[in-house]
Amino acid sequence: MASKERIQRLKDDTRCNILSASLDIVKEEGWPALSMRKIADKIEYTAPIIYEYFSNKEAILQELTRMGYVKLAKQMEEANSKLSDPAEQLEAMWLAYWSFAFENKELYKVMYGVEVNCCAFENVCEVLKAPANMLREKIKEVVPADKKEDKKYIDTKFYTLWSVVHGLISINLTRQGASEEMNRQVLKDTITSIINAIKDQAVPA
Amino acid sequence: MASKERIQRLKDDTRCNILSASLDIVKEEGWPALSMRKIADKIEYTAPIIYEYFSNKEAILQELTRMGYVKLAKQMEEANSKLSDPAEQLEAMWLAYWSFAFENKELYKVMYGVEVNCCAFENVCEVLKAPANMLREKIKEVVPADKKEDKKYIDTKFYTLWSVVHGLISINLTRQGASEEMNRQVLKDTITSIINAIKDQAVPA
DNA sequence: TACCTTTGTCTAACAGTGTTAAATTATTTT
DNA sequence: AAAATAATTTAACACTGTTAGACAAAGGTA
Repeated sequence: MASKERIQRLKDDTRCNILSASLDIVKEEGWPALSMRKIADKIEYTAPIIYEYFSNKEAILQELTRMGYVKLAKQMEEANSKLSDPAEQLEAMWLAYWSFAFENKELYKVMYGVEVNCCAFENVCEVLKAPANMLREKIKEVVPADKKEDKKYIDTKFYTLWSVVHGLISINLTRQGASEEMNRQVLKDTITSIINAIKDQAVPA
Repeated sequence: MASKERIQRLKDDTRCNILSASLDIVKEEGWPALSMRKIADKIEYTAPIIYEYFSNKEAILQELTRMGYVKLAKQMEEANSKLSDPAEQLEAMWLAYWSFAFENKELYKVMYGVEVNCCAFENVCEVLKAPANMLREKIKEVVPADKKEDKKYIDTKFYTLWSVVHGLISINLTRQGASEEMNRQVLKDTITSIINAIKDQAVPA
């Protein structure tokens, strides 16, 4: 009778092995390199065996995604529990989210649909930098006179604006996104307020 | 002699056809569905012909990416030219960036590495919503009393924070990203200032 | 122990992918 | 018309995810 449980444990083990083997491969070689046969190799089986545990490759990705969300929630919970002031807790939770992303790059990528399709050639081709440069130049115009040559300052402002816009866009492109109205509000409010903040920092004293 | 030019024109045509056929396929069926044979079908050739014009599939993606950046720059330039106040120009440029992303979804995806790996099941599985819900709940705690039940307001704040954090993360994961210092600054400054803005909106009068 | 059934595992195959070399066809040049 | 060049295709290779069928090992039953 106990043998059935032992066998079930072994089955659970292989299921778990498939997942961790997958994650290992992805960590070493990235998502595009993940193949059923490579997973099979790592767990010392042949490929069709995997289909006894997952109905297809997609299901493996889904399970890893699920595990990612569980892990993320746990770390955010932990960050929350270490403080008592709600505002501080909120900030700590976002920082936990941030840390999770960089400590689990591959997990984050599959969770939020971030992928490097090609383009490690950003630094080569000048056209690719044109939009960013235009924005940087314009920010320079808006910025108060004493900051116009502060490259770091301008870069920071650019990054802030880019992040919020790009973030909003990719959320909308990968998930169903928020309502058009909310998008418009978040977008305009944020951009406007950041731009105004940049402007109004002009010698107040 | 003119025949050589005619032939060159034809070659340019096919090159162009390859690119627009690719874009058509992607628009209709998404990036994963783009294959060399499918492109060949559309331009009424066989697959190896494509290699006379592009060294490999990657090169096609790169060229489409390049074209995307050119188009984006042009539209931002246009937005810029329609106004004269730098602050208004800056805002208009960001809005042009935003519009470009949604009018050219597939182009934007390949340009900035946004892809839906799986997970149209966000609405099904509860674990996937846990992190977002935790943050929403915490925002509710921070928000002034009179806004605690304003779901729309809280959602907006959540989206704003999520956008900037997620945007910063995906920029860092797909490109080499900014320096650690700048990341930290943008991240902390933005989060803190938004959170403070939420808090301080408490009945000032 | 001998048989049968069930379970686990693998081999072989299909249809698809990107890519290359060789063969074939069409075009131009002599 | 023959030879040389260019354009295009066919066939193949090594992969991919996935499935059906063969095979072997284990368990239960008589």
